[in-house]
Amino acid sequence: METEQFQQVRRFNRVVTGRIGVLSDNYLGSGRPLGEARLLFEIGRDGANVRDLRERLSLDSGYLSRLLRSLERQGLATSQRASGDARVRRVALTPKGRKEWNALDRRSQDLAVSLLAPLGERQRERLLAAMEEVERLMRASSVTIEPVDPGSVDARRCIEAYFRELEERFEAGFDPARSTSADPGELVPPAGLFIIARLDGQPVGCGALKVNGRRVGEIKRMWVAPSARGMGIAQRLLEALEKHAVEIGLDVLQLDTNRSLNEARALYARNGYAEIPPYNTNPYAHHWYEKRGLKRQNSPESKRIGGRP
Amino acid sequence: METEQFQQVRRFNRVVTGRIGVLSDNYLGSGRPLGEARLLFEIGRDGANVRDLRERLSLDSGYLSRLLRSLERQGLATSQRASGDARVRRVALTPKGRKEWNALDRRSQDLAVSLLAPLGERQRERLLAAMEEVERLMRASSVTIEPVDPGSVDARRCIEAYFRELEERFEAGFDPARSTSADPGELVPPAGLFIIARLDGQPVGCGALKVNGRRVGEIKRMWVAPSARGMGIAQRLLEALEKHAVEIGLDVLQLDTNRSLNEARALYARNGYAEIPPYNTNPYAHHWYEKRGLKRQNSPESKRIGGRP
DNA sequence: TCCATTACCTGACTATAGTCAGATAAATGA
DNA sequence: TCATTTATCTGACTATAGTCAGGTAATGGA
Repeated sequence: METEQFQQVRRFNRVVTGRIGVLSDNYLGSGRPLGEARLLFEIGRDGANVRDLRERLSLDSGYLSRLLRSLERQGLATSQRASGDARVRRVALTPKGRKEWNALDRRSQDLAVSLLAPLGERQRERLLAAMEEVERLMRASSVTIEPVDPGSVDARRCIEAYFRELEERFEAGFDPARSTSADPGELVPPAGLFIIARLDGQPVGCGALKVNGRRVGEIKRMWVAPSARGMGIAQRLLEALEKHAVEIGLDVLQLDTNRSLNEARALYARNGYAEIPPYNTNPYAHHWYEKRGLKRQNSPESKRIGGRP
Repeated sequence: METEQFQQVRRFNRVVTGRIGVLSDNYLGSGRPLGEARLLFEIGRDGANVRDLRERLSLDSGYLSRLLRSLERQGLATSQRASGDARVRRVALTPKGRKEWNALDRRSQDLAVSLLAPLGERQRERLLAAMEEVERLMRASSVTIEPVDPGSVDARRCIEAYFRELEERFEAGFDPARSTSADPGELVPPAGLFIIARLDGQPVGCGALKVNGRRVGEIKRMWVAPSARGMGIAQRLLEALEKHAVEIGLDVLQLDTNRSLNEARALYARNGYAEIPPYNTNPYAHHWYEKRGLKRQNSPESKRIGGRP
């Protein structure tokens, strides 16, 4: 990465926070302290549980409690025990509070208007397109990848979603029991690995590495949530698995895949996997791939290549 | 403008402030109160005048004074009378302060790194390009256009810059005295108009309207600072002048221009100006343009078109 | 059934940010 | 030269934001 690139990010940072900051101070500076305004806005039209508010705004519970009391004193919100769990409180806006909420919402709309209004049609379109791209890629860059226990809740949730999707996409449906298995025990370090990708804390993808021989590993369970596709997550999962494979001394990676998973096949082809004859009897597999010479290619010096555009 | 567009802006706002905000809290949350950190950073490697700091950070003078005192107590900065004007104080960082400054600078670098590092080469390039576009267009949208007295300091500065540029670009140089004049008196409402474009308070362009007959006006002094080109400012200046022309009842606009000003000619052509025979004897003019039927075209209902891409 | 946990609240703090009304000294313009 | 303006400082405030240590009641699992 070049210095020039960092400069660009910093310039962006400055301009954007300058422009959005000023206007969004205003958006929240509604004659009401920032904390209260944020809270009021976060409660929303439909109300919310105090617990969720605390997490979303990451506020100290005492502080939040006091803020809520203040809103209640001003007649903007009311709270009562949540049905189901009497420990949690549910807050809702009063009609007066809803009016304030609308005012805040309008302010945030005004920001958008004041940003777009001075521009011509063409510039406006370009700004919006660029904003969408920045937003998408910044979200992509906030995706984290980490190893987890394949038996953990998040991992199991990913695998279930993965199986459900296979069931849907394979012409003949999918029954995990008939597929070549990957026992959770095989996907635990140091031999194997199970990793998941998270976006804002939520799991949005997974991948696994299984060791099949002294120098041969197998890629399994590669999946990305439909909502998170096009962010280059599969590429990063694959890279992470390859990196681990190298670390534990593997030199060859194999995998099988179904003919209806086109993106997957494109991904593997892009990353140097070559099609080989069947190495197993997985009834759902139509294509088998192999990548040799991992160590050479994934040495620390080599630069990243590719990544979904 | 569509609701969908506002939604995009708001989504962008949320994601960007979420991601940059968190990291830039960190960037300034250097174990030091935000105000102090901002001030320390703003003083910069080379020091600054207290007056400028006050304006840049828009702080209350008492508050700033106290913050400075605090930095001095911590041995991070020193201040002395500015040479030249003994009222103003000049603040400079001590070696220790400079070290802190570097730490802050590094943090801001880290933000850039953490944003770019998870992305692949291709995504990184796209993010940077999109950031540049957003930055450029947000700057463009913060350009304001307002009428000023043509004799004001800012107006005169623009005109001087304009003349200097003509001098440079015309094959035969440029002498204001030989050109067809526009007396400042002619560029004052209600008859004429002189407008300037500002970016961050600084004048970056101008334009004028002169009334030549009961229904005929003339566009003069159209100029945009080289540093602010490609932001659609000329287009907006022209639109503002046309709008005023309509308001004061003009129906025809004329203008002349030199053959070396290609962007200008493209601008006029794009906006419905047609080349006509010479209507004056300006020795620097090679092309004469006219736009008829202003009232019809620039009615409040009609949408903006064009704008520099 | 009981005990750890969870969700929330209260009281007692502290730190940060910011405002406002003068006071002082240098510079500026008539 | 003298009144005004400018740049800064000081003292005396207030508001906001946030922390922390306990307390109470409901919940859930052993």
